[in-house]
Amino acid sequence: MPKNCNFIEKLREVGLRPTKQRVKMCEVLFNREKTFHFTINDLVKLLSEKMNQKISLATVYNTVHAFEKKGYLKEISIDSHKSYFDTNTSAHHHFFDEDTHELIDCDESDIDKINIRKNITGKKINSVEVLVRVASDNQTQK
Amino acid sequence: MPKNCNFIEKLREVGLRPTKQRVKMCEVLFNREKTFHFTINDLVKLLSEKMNQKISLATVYNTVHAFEKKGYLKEISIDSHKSYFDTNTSAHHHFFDEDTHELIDCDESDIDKINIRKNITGKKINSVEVLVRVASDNQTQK
DNA sequence: ATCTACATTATAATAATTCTAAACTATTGA
DNA sequence: TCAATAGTTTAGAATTATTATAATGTAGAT
Ligand SMILES: [Mn+2]
Ligand SMILES: [Mn+2]
Ligand SMILES: [Zn+2]
Ligand SMILES: [Zn+2]
Repeated sequence: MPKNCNFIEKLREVGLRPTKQRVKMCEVLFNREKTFHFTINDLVKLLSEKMNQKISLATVYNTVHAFEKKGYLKEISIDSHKSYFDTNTSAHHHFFDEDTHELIDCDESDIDKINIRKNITGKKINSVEVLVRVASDNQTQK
Repeated sequence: MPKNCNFIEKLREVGLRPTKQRVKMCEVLFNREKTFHFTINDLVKLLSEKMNQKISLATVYNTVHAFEKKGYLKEISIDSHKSYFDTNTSAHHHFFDEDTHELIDCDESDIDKINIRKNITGKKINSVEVLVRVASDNQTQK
């Protein structure tokens, strides 16, 4: 668990200026054991409440999209009404908990490799991702 | 290819009043050979241009959601910025063409049955769906 | 220390969706 | 048949998420 990692370096490497705001965002996003799934609002709340970093909403949007473009973050579509982001930028599968609206990553080993038999002329496959929707089991019990 | 199907009956059966607007929408949505994937805007445009049915946007939203609740339509999440709907309400897989933003259904036979090894305590699986993103092949050709 | 390009900010603008409340209509049953 | 009623459509306002604008601030270079 590396505390103040060298995010300044990391940002420089991809050509983003290591501003105070971006470094703080890196700490919130990447100083973690596990993949982090979040919405813009989650992130704003974390920054202001846990990190005491006042930051404008526009900057959070801009910076998240800058990180996305540079390959630090990936946008996930599970709900057409909200944007989720993911610190795991590889193509991977998810469980989505419909009760809590939480995303959980699947390990490679959790799902067999998907075999696509159909192919679409002139098109190549960019990614294959599975979404497993789960919900509480006890509501159907008598 | 049934022309003016009995949508009035169909609507009554699930407890929706067969108003002029709903019947027209049924014709647009369900009088088809194949699955139809659309956005609210697609639908409004079809209704006004092809069917000559002036209809308020609020009614299209309300009616699409009424249909969704009754199981006639299903909402699909491929893009967090837009809502797509599907006349195929079963859990099924899709190709998404990133060039044209078109959805294409997968047949059962196109993808092997997905085997999920992980299970989440207290949660049951509601659906397992695969999204295959495809894009034009020729841009990577030299 | 100064310069310059890039970033942040508050705020305004836009776009998608939902709400509101009035007008309308399909159904019921007197 | 025809009013009563419950549900529906509508225009327009409101809300929410997101993006644009333009002024101010700052990191990195010289
Ligand atoms: Mn986005
Ligand atoms: Mn919806
Ligand atoms: Zn993930
Ligand atoms: Zn479909």
